[in-house]
Amino acid sequence: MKSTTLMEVAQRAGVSTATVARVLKSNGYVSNETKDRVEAAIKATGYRPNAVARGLRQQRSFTIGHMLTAITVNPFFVNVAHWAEEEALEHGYKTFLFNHNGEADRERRGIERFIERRVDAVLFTNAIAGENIALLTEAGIPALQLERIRAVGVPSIRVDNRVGALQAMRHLVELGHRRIAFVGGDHKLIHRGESPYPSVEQERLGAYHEGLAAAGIAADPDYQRLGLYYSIAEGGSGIEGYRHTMALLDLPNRPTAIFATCDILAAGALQAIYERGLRVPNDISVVGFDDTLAVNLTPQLTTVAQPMEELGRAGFRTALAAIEGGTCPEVAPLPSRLVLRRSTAIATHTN
Amino acid sequence: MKSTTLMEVAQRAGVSTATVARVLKSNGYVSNETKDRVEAAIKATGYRPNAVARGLRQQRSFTIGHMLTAITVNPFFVNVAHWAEEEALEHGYKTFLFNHNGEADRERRGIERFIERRVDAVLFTNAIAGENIALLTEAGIPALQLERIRAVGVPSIRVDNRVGALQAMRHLVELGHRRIAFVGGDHKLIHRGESPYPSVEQERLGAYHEGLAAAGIAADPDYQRLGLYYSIAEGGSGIEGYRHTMALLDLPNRPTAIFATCDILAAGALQAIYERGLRVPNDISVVGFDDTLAVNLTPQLTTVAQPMEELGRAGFRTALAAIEGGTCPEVAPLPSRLVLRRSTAIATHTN
DNA sequence: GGTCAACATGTCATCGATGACATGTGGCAG
DNA sequence: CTGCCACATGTCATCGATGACATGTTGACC
Repeated sequence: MKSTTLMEVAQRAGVSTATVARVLKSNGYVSNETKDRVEAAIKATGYRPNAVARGLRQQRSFTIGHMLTAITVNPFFVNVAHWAEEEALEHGYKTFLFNHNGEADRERRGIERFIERRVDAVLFTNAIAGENIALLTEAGIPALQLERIRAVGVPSIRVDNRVGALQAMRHLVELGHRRIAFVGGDHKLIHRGESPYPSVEQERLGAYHEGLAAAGIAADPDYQRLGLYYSIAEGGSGIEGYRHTMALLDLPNRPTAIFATCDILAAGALQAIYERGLRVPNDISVVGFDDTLAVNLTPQLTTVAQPMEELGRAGFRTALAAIEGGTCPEVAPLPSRLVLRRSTAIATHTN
Repeated sequence: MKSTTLMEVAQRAGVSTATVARVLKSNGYVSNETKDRVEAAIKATGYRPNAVARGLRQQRSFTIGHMLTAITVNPFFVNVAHWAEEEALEHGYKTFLFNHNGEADRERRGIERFIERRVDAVLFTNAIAGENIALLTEAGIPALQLERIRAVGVPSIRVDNRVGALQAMRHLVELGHRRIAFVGGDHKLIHRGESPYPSVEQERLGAYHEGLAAAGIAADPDYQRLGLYYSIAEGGSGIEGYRHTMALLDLPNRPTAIFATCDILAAGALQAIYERGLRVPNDISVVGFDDTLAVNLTPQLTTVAQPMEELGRAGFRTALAAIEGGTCPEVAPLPSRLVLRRSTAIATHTN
């Protein structure tokens, strides 16, 4: 049952293993005649190089680790992971995924597994604890953070949340909305530690305020609802967005538009609005974030798309550069952008 | 940069590598004194065993491959893969994913990569070509098919689609529905090859007809819409379900309930119904399948849940049994079951 | 006091690929 | 005719863990 080895191919072709290696790598001198014989032997035996042995010898596993959260809940992570994997494949690499579900302890165990398997680098889409990442640095394994802002002392590839969020705000304002609510992640709730850089949550909230200010609209604290995006323990539905929206709809002066900074939150918002017998976008406009669930919701969601493919691809490419070059090159933030669909319309009514 | 080796730990503790190995495996005789010394050395160096070297030596990589499709489109696959991975972790294994996107050529390349990396087994959630899978058999790597019915000569863990689908039909009938439409996958379109076993599509369609018959309802061919679940090329939205539903709503005698055999199709159905100004479940009831998007749709979808966690877990366990035992044990089909939410109601109107 | 078993630890070949190095040929320039 | 280089192929240590096997030390029992 054991698969063919280089040695067996060599014996069958009547040459040494070195010669077979030369043929496989097509470097060094090999006569056409032996080359043909070796290739015939390879074909006949169905030989496939053993990546495990190669990894041991070359001290390089051609494998990277990818840490993420909530893979069963938030398609954002699946997409980023998928595109990083695609890029990895094109470079002869494979990816190991690890889902830490937001638990620091699981993250540590995942990193330990990565180290044991001698991954050449680790991508983090949503890193938790700096001390966990230190394990990697000690082992000399480059780490890279995606999407999230440099929060735990690791180089990162950021997404520019501001551009897209500002486009969304401008879009709503142009449609005549002035009572615009914000439903998003709570910086304090989501990040314990301090960081010199603004979090994704702060960036999105900041753009909301910037958008209001640019339109000369005073911010109403009642319209600003912060919390979790979703609770993995609760199955990860948009229940948070549902609750926030219910509260917003109960306001004496309810908003005419809701900017939810996650499609999952927006999904909950749509459910609340539907239950109240209101229609989107006729009665109330909704904008989401991420462009994950958007096309499958009713109505299809106008949302700020994150560059998931580019994030994943650039993530792997940068990790590879770190593996080969020793240092992690800087990458400019990738822009987010508004995608128009069917959940926004002109603000016609007053209440 | 290089991480600590067994040898280094041994030198630091002043013992041989064999002794360190004994301490790590806690088998064989080791005096308490040396054991303490070795453990101290392990701690001091932060030693972590090299799984690549172990894999080479033991002729076992403690890695399995998981082939699937449409990972960015259909959360079903993500869930199955996630739970298989969870189970794998608990047994010291890691999973490599490969997304073949429905292309036989990609599937072959993926399998080649798996073989090169010497995975100990391969799980298929949606296998395509038998000749690809033969590559594994030749290499002596056990293969196992999940969800799909034994279609390509590999042992499989099936889902009993019939139970859940019958529950759904009974549920609709009990609510007074008699004009029940079916929107689902087309067996002929999805499977080219022949198989002695009914496909998932045939099973679901069969249960639909069985449900109708049990209620004494004559099947109306206009109510039966078959096609693809989604097109990956088109971004994978529920557009197919949308189109089918539009056609159903255009019928002179439109159905009062729709049974869509995929939540993605159901999502498209909800969009179509909404656009026509009808309400779910008041005007028309919808039942989905899979329980993937269900909680995030508006209204939350009554759907036939697939046992994704159990499928993934049982999948890995069975693969492990095949790895260790040489043969793949039979596993009884896992039941699907109806989950009641908010998209079904009593059939009140006549048109 | 000799024998045997339990205890304690060390040596070394092995897994398969790789690449530095060694060896060996032929031809052409000087 | 010598020297050198392009060409062609082979040998072998190495990567790190593992486990079969060898060696060596007690202590207890007959």
